[in-house]
Amino acid sequence: MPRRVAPIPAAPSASTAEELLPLRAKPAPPTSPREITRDEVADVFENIARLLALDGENPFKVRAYQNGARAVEMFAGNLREAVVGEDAPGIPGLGEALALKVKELVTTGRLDFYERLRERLPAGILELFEIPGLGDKKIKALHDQLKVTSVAKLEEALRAGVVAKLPGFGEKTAQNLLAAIERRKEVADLFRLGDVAADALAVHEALRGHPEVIRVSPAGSFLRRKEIVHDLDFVVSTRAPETVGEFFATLPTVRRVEARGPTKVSVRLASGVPCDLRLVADAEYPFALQHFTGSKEHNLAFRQRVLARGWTLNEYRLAADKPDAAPVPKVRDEAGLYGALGFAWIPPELRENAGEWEAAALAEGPGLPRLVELENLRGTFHCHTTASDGRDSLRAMAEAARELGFQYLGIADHSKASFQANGLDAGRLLAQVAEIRALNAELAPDFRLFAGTECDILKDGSLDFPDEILAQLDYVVASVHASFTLPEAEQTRRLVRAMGNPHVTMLGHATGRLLLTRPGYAVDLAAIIEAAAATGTIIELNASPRRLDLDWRWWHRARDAGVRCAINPDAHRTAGFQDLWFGVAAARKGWLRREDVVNCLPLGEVETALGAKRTRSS
DNA sequence: GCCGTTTTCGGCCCGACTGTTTTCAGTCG
Repeated sequence: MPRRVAPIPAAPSASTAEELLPLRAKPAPPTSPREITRDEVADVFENIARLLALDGENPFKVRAYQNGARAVEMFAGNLREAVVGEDAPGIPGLGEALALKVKELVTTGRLDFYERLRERLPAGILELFEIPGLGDKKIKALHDQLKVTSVAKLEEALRAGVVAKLPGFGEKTAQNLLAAIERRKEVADLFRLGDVAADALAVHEALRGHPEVIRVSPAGSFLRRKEIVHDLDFVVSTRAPETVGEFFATLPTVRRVEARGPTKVSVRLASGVPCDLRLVADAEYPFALQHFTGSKEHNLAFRQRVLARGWTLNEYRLAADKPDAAPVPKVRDEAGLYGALGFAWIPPELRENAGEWEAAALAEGPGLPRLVELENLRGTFHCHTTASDGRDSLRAMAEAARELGFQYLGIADHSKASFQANGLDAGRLLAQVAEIRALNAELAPDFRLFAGTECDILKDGSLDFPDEILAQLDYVVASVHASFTLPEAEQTRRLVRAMGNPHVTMLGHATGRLLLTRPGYAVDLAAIIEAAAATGTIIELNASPRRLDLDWRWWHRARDAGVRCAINPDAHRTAGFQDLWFGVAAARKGWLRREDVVNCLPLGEVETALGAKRTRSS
């Protein structure tokens, strides 16, 4: 049933990053000299593992370094405090040898053992691990037999046809590798929203603090919250463009300056992300911000409407273009610019020329939706604990969720078919349910844990637990974790069958995609949405910035079909809750409102939504 | 390299999938 869409106020509400980011910890201010980060230490261990494997080292030693990388990555405390000093507590999961290496990295910024290992092997060989389908054995074979030492050399060898002739390789393998190299080239200049958000915040924060900056905002695809961006854009208004440009070009996060002029400075950040700054006078600011926020398609449609009035618009001004044109109103901000043309201010997330113009027309339009905001979330589902592959205990997850102001948290650890994730069998699951019930007695009445599972959808669409077990849970997330390569019709039948089970409350990450890494499995999403609507199954919007699945492009349609959304962080540790920011961004981009998102419901109402499917089938 | 109601050696995550193979190796989750 179509629902009435409440128009949003003309003035910008929560549109800027910092207003939407109360959950996300502010990045630490750059210190000098910069302390090595957890992720960098983890990368060193990961690379050591790879180099040792290529060197033919004991595979269990290799794994020890891989485990060490994971342990460091997941470690919640301060690295330096954990390893430096007389009675340093150490890092859980790290033994003596690796703890010493962390200490060396933290105190000197380098690791002698690692440097020497790297000298022994060709510099480009590590990048070969980034090619899916290549592991240490194949890379070693390529290196030893074909002198392949880099991705470029591999491509040469593939095109020369010599790889397919190696023992253990073949025509099909060679084709797959070539395809993987091509795909890698395509995504070389692309970044996930999650990869640039911290940079964007830091740069925004720095610019805002500068005394010569009058107004500043991120722009471009980052402000529109595209799941993939090419670069970061900022627009600043100032009376001193040279001073601000110089300040920007010399920020600690800047690796190098690519171009430098009076109105534009282009840099490459240390993270590899290109970042542009536009400098304008304050009167030009709304035009520049609107122009550089895009999208191109949105702006093209805008220009056509401007031209129809006999006006002209560029990134500096709105002006009369014809002698008989109506006078141009004074524009002070974006709301004024949209208002001048008879439109409500359009949230950046919706600026994709996908119906926002029709909705925003003040005179006759249906009104823009009042988009869901982070503050509307009352809880979330699909979180993991140490019982499966999570890094924090049930209690720690519950307490962190309560800290964030949530009223409830759904626990959905993996089921047994996900063995690699230490999935729970029925016995362990029921023990966890008992643990949750006991903890709830302690947390009531203002907080509640819901006992669930992320139950594997098996190849034939049946579930990894029998109905008698599922019936004892508060809710069930059903997800695909294997058999990605089924033909589309079969994959679709599989998901539809799973959604037909009355215990399946919601469908997890609907396509299984990993952004910039792996396309989703072939599935007919229109049919999935139809089945979700017919069965009353909630569809998850997996908020992990690696997934953002179901994609925002489908949500408008799903909403109109009456499907409800659950914005889930798929959190594997307490810090994972922060990913909800990305989920809300994607939901907004998909035109979702508070009433479309099931985890905006307060405790006392959300239970009904979780139980709705069972109720109607009984 | 890590770990131990198996404590100083000997094991260490299992199964599906793919492609190369005629019975299995490598990769991935």
